[in-house]
Amino acid sequence: MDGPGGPASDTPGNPPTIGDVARRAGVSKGAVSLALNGKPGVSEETRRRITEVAEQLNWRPSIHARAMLRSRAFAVGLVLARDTQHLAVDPFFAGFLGGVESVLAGSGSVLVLQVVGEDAETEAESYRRLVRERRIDGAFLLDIREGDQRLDLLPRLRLPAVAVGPAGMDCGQIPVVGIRDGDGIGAAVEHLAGLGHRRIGFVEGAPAYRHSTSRLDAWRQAMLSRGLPADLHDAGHFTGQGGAAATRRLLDGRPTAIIYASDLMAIAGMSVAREAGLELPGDLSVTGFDDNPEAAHLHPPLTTVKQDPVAVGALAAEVLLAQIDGRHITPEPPAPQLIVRASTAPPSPRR
Amino acid sequence: MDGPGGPASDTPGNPPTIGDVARRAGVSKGAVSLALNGKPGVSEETRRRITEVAEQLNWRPSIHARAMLRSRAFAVGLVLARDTQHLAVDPFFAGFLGGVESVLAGSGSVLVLQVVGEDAETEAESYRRLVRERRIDGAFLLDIREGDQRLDLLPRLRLPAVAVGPAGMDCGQIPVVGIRDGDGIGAAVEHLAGLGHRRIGFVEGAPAYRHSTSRLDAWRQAMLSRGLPADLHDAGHFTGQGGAAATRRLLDGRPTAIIYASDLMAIAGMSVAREAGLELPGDLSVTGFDDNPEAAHLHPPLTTVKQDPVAVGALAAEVLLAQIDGRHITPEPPAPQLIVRASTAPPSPRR
DNA sequence: TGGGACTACTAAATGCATTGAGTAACTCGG
DNA sequence: CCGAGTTACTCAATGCATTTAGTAGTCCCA
Repeated sequence: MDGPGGPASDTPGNPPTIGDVARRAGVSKGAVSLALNGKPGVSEETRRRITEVAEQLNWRPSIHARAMLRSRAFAVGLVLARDTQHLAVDPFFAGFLGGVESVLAGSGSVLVLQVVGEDAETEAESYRRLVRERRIDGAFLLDIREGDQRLDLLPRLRLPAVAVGPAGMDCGQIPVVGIRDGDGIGAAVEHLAGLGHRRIGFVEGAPAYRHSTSRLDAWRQAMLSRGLPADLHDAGHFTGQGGAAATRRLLDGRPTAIIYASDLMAIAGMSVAREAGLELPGDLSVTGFDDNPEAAHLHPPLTTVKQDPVAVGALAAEVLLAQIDGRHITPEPPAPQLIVRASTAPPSPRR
Repeated sequence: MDGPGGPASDTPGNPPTIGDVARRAGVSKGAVSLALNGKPGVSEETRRRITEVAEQLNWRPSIHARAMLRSRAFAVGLVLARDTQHLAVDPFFAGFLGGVESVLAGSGSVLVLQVVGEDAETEAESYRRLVRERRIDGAFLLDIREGDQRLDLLPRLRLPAVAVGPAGMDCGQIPVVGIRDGDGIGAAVEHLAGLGHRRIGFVEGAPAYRHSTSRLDAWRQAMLSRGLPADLHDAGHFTGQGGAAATRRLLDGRPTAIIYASDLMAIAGMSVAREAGLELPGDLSVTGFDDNPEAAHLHPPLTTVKQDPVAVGALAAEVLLAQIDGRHITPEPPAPQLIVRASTAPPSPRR
C-alpha cells in the first residue's frame, strides 16, 4: 500500500528517491539537494520543511547516483593476499579493521574487502578490477613485501593508497603509516639484556615481508649496539611449524633467551624448549610479539610486545581519506609496548 | 596524451566508458552493450571487433551505472558486532571470509565489511544504512544471539540474507547455513567417554549466542544419553579470563576431563589446572574447539574440534547469491572433525 | 518608476550502461 | 516489383542525485 510516498518504515516498496522527498515537500529535486547538503539557495523555512520530510521518509541519497556524478565510489578497498590460516592468527589485522571502521563510519565511505591467494598476479588483477569498475576511491596496502609490485601499480592506476608497515619503510609516492615494531623489539632486547642475558636468539617471520625484515634488523642493531652477538637467528615464517623448527636449530647455539617475531612462533618454541628438557623461564626466557589473547594465559604467561592496531587502523584510514581529498597528513604512529610477564627472568647461573 | 581513446594501460586519463568503446569500434553504445553481453542483434563480425576494442581499452562497465538500472549493488554485506579482541582470536571468521571470497570472486560481487560495537542498535542502524544507500544486495548474519533482532529486521528491509550458525537453528524466513558444532562436541564426549572418563566438565562460551548454547546442549545430551552426569558446566564467555575462572570453579567438582567451547578458553584452563598442581593429561584431559594454529604446538598439543570454515563460507555465499536471484538452495553443511592430540588420555586410576 | 542586486527557487543537463522501440537495408515469395 | 519478414543496427528513455543556467519575485535607491 505504501508507495514511495508512504510513511517512514523499514518496509519500503522501494527505497525513496530524492524525487519522492521533493514531491512531498512541494519543491523541486534541486531544492532538496541544496537544502540537505547545506548549500545556500533555500530559505531556512523551506530547508526545515525539506529536512523534516526527508527524515520522515528515511531518505538517503543512492551512492550509485552520487558516484556517477563525482566519479567517486565512497568506498575504500583492502585486498588481502594472505593464506587464510595466517590471517586467522593475526590479532593485528582484526584490531586494524576496527580502527579503520571507526573512522570510516563517520565519513560516508565503506570498506570493500577482498581476500585473494598469495599469488601476486591475482592480487594485482584484483586492484585493477576494483579500479576499472570504479568500486573504490583508495586502498590500504598491508603486508608489504620486498620489491612489492603494488607500490608501482597503484600510482599507475591513479589510486590513492596508504601503506601500513614498519616506520621508515620506503614506499615511493605512497604515504606510510608506520608501525614502530622496531621499537618493540628494541624494548625486548633491552629488557632481556637488563636481566643479564647475553646470548639472545631471534626467530624472525618470513623474510619476504618488510615487517619481518624490519624486526630482524631492529634485533640485530639492538644486539650489536650493546656489544652482544647477533648471529643466533633463524626464520620461522610466522607459523607454528616454522617457529618450532627454528627453535630446535637455535637451541644448538645455547641461547639463554629467544625473541620471537610473533606469539604463535613463541608458543611453538616454548613447547619445543620444554620437550628438550628446559625449564621456562629458568633455562630459557622467551618473548613474543602481538599479545595474542592467549599470551596472558599461557604457562608461563608470555612476555610480549603489544601494538595498538586499533590506533594504527584509525590513523591509516585518516591518512587515506585525506589522500583521496588531495590533502596530505603525516601523523605520529603510536608506540608499541612491552608487556612483561613470567616467561622472562634472569638467566640461571648454572648455564 | 592518451585520452579516453588511448591504448590500454594502467594509467587511464579517466576510466574508459562504453561510449569510448563504441566510438572506437564505429558503432553505437547499444551495439556494444549487446555484443559484450552475448545478446543477439549484432553480427559475429561486429561482435568480434567490439570485443577486441573493449579488450584493448581494458573496459569494464561501471557498477554504478549498472546498479542504477537494475537497482542492484553487486555487493553483499557483513556486519560484525563484535569486540575487536574477540574477532582477532576467531580462526573461524578468517576461514569463513576466505570461503566467501572464493565464491564471490566469480560472481562479480564484492564484500562490504562493517565492524560496529556490540551495541544492538548501532548494528541495526548499520544494516539500515547499507540498504537505504543501496550498497548491498544481501547480507551474512553471523553470531546469532538469542532473540536476535536482525532476524526480524532484515526481512522487513526486504534484504536477502543467510544466517550462519548451529545446524537446526530457527531463523524464521532466513535460510540457515548450519554449522554442525553439536556433532563436534558429541565426538569429544564420545572420545573421552571411550577413554573411560565419567566426570566430564564443560566450559561454554557466552550464553547469549546460539553457537554457544547449542554446544552446551550437545554436551548435555551426549552426557545424559550415556548415563553420565551433566551438572559440571560453567560459562567462560569465549575469553581467556572467563575460561580460567570457569576452570577454577569446575575443578572443585573433581572432573577428570573438561571440554571447552573454544581453544582460547582451553588454553587458559590448562594453565589454571597446571597451577593447581595437576598433570596434563594424566590428572585432567582437555579438549578445545576451533583448532587454532596454536593448538598443535601447545604443551601438550591440544585435542580439539576442527571445523571447515572455508567450506562454510563458500556455502553461505552460494546460498546468499541464490537468495538474491530468487532461487533457494539448501546444501549439506560439512561435518566437523575431532583432532585427537596429546591433551586427552585415560583418567589416572588414583583419582 | 525603472534598473541593479538579491533571494529563492525551477528546469535541464550530466554521468553511464541497458533496453525497448524505431529504422534502414536486404531477402524472398508471389 | 511490391510488401512481408529478417537482420543489424541506432536512438532515446531510464534510474538518481547534483549542479549550472535560467526565471520569477522582492527590495532598494536614484
